Amino acid sequence: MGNHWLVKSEPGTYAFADLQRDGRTVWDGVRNNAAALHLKAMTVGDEVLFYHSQDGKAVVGIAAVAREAYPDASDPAGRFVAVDLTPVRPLARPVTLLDMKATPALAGMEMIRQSRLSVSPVRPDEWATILKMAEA
DNA sequence: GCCAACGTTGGC
DNA sequence: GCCAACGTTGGC
Repeated sequence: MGNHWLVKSEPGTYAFADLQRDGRTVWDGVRNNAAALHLKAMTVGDEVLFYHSQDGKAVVGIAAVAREAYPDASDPAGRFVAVDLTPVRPLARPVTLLDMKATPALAGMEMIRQSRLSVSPVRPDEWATILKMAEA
């Protein structure tokens, strides 16, 4: 059983529907060291909550890691890494940031504690809580 | 549109 | 090596 993560994307830039359409995508462009460390800790098969930031502010789907960290071709300095993601399934019901903040079990979530972090770990209990909230 | 949080840069 | 200034992200 792998670890769980959460990645953020502005839906206007790359939405979960885009990932579904593409079937697979390169998750590059991360330029934050803490986020990069999380990318490096991902293993193939790890499941990832796909969160829409700004316009949406909700977890909308689940993705999976298809390729572990490798040098990010979009980083000229060669310091950062990318992973590949594939879509797993959309959530039956999006879980909004508002809902997450109102849920005591999620108060310790990394993405809530540090709202600007674009890649963050999700603990097993947090994962289970969010999936339950996503049931229709 | 504003602002808080945080990372990065550059002067000293 | 410190810290002020600045830029970016993302919630509100």
